[in-house]
Amino acid sequence: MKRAMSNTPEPLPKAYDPSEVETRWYAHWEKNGYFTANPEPSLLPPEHPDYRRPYVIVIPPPNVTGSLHMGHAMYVIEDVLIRWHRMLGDNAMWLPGVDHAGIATQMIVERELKKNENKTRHDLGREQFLERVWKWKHESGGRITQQLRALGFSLDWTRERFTMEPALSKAVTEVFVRLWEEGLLYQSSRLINWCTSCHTALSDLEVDHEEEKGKLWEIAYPLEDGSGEVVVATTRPETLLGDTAVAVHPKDPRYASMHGKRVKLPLAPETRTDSEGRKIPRAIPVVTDAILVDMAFGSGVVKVTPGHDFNDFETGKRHALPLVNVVNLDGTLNENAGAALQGKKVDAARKEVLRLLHEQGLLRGEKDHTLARGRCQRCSAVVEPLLSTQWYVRTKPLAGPAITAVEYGKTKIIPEGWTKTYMHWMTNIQDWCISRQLWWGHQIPAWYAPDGTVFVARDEAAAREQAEKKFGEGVVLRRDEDVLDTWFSSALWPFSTLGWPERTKDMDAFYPGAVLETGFDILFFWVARMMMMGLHFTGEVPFRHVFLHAMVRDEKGQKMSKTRGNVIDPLDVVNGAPVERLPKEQQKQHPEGWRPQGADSLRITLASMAAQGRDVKLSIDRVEGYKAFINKVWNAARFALMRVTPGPVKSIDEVRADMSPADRWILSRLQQVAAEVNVALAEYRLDEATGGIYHFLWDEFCDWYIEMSKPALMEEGQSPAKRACEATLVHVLDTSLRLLHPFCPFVTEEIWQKLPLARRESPTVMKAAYPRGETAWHDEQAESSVGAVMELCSAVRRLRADVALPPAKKVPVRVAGSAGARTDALRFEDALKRLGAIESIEQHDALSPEKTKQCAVMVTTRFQVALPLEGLLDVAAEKTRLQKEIDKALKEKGSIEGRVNHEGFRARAPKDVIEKDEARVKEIAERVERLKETLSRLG
RNA sequence: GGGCGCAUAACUCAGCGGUAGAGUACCACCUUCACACGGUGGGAGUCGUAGGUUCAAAUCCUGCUGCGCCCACCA
Repeated sequence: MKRAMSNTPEPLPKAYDPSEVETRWYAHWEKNGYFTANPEPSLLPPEHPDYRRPYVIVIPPPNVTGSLHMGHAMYVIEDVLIRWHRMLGDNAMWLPGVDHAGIATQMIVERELKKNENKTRHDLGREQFLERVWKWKHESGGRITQQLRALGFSLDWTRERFTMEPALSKAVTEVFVRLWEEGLLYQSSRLINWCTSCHTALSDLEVDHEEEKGKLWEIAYPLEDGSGEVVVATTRPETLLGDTAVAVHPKDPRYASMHGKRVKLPLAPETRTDSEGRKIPRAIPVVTDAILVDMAFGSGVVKVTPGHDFNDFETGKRHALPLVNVVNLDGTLNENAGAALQGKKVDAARKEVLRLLHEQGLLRGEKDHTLARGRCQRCSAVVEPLLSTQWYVRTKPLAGPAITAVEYGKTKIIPEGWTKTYMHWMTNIQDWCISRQLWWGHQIPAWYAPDGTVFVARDEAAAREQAEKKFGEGVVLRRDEDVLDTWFSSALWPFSTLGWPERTKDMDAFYPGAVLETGFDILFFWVARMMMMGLHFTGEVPFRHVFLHAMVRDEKGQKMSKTRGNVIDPLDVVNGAPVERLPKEQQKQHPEGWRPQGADSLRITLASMAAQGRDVKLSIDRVEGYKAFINKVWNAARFALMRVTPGPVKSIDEVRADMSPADRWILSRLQQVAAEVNVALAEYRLDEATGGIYHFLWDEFCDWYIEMSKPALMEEGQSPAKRACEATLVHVLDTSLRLLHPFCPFVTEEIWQKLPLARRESPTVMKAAYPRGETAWHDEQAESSVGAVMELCSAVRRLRADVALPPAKKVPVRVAGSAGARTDALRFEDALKRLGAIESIEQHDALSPEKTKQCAVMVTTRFQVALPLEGLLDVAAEKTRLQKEIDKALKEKGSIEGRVNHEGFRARAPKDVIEKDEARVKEIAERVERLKETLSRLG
């Protein structure tokens, strides 16, 4: 047997093992500074030869609290874009960082404190508690960045930022002060969303509304003059003590006689005081209000509780009603509720109120009712509307430019459908409550004089200066204790991370960013606010594109959450996981646990599922499929490395004249795929990009090119054709690995480093040029030749399978068809024989009757193929098979003909469509003729 | 109450006006010298439903049904 001259020992193991490769390469890349961007080339004028176009992505900062979840694994989209642009030669910079995540982090540290020391943050005091948070941050904050490394993300770690670091805190202060000076910041006392568990105000966005089953109770309020009663309907009887009126519709005839009268408030204590401390009588007025009251709902009478309901708050203002607060900040009732209820939690108080009302015969009814109850996004506790003084950003003036920018396409949102949502929210934007009654966060830079006068300044000294101008020396200042909403600092992230407010080189070179890529769930929280702040403080949009990816869900489409127990840690997919670490559902399906899949497999899986619009339903089976693909690529390379003559190959240009049609075909296909991949990436169609590379490598390169090139590669000696084939093989691998690199950085680097390239332009595939597709290699003739080979080969294989020939049994075949097609196909006679287990190939211009005697026959577009079976042929089965072929072809012909013969079609369809259909009909007709001929000969 | 999205092969999804596709799963055969994480061949869908527009509809329009999401203060 001819042993190929491959004298290299096996250069690669038989199966790809990601774990060792991945850690090795990441460390190497990072150590060599391949992730680090230099601003200088982007500061040059664009016409300068050394100028490099900046391409910047600022990472959506994960929370310091967090460990990695699947949502973070979607950063792979950003890494693909960054690696692609880096290879295109752009000055690519991907900035990492983490967010202090006010409420979330504080909650975690408080929970730990409670668990370990049974203390609250108040036991420690603010200063000591914050020390604990920092300590916690230092201990566990690095974990997530390590996890990001494990996924291969090419982040510029030299630029890592944290929202609470001094430079970024300075930016926060600067923005706060400027907004204040511009009149875009104010304090106001109004109803706010109060989380009774986190003990802080929340913005509207941080309140989730969930439909819940509840009751609607009807309560009688006796008229003060004893002339009867009114019955109100309410879902919140416990706030009854906060009522300062009942309202009816002005046109409701049922209550016309009651206008201007007063009702006695049941259960009310002798003394209730309003928010100003004034005493409120037990009798409250009946007011008429067409806005609040819907005559058709309930009894048509509404109790008005300005202190605990947003609608009633507005109603109270319209009627100058006093405001009585009955709920404390901790969710218990206060003295206004009377001795019987004071100190009780809201839910307990509700039961008690109902009991008391029932006792007094005032409870008139109870109905089932669904209502939307606000709950804290972080802790799910019930949110109470409470009166409180908070800081607000005046958002309308900021929203204007953010709307215009998207309208004029300065920033484009992808998928486009989200633009409408963005516009709608921006247009109806409410002022933003930014103060939080927490400790962990940026403390508000505002100081109060003893009389309450507020001074906003960059630091205490500046505040003091202002204060002393007004109050003279020695005035005592007290700093506002509140901190800012986490999203306030996040809104500045695209420029605070680059050094703003200083004028830095990074700011000049790298702002604005190219694309902001994130989940659509934070479109309002974050994207919208970055748009507002970015435009306001830098005069430019913070990014040109917003690419919103779908949510990662489990394979059943459910949101991943701790309570559902279906959270998947990406590293469990990468490294494998024992069964006990898996979500419950997965435990049943994978009793042995998960096998390691490698970061590349997970990356390409997510990239190919990140198609726009839909949710990403991740299943481990899918990842397995891509792992097989990576292994396939690995083995294709392994084959090449074992078979190619040692030493660098020639460049494909040098050997072009000696190439076979197969070489020219695969190069033609390669350049086309490269071009398509670039288009797909530019359109954020990562699924199309991966699909193109996948099918090229597997279906064309591995299944056909490698097989067709084997005879040439096995040849003894050094023929020009063999050299051309080797050059092509290595070139295609080189180019495909580059194409694949942004998706699968590890395996591509590992293989690429071992390729005997004609020329190695870069020490790492990371920085090798990304293939764009060179049309010079387009070769239609070669594509058609190879098409003939494939067609003939498939025909033989199908024939063999149809007559159930043992795969190893070699047979002679007879082929008829045009001379050209036969020449094209037979040029690869060796490969053909091997792939079809063919003993010999006999050529004919046409198959005469005796040449198909005792043969199984297949008719294709270009060929007629006969397989002599001497006595083995099952005539009946063969007849059935041929008849089936004919029926199938006729069915197709019929459907096309039906269309073609329709007069309207001829009159109106485009010419090329008509021609194509007619050609197809003719082709099928010819095929059917030959099939029928063959069939009739069988008798 | 508004707005958006989705219903295509057993599963997960692509296609979005001109002959129904992929991956996985499935069936049969094959340990052939890159790869059994493999090869070859195969079966599998009246493209949710009812209408409309068009020469032509999975693709455009309308109604309906079923899911999902977002926004909104109905007691």
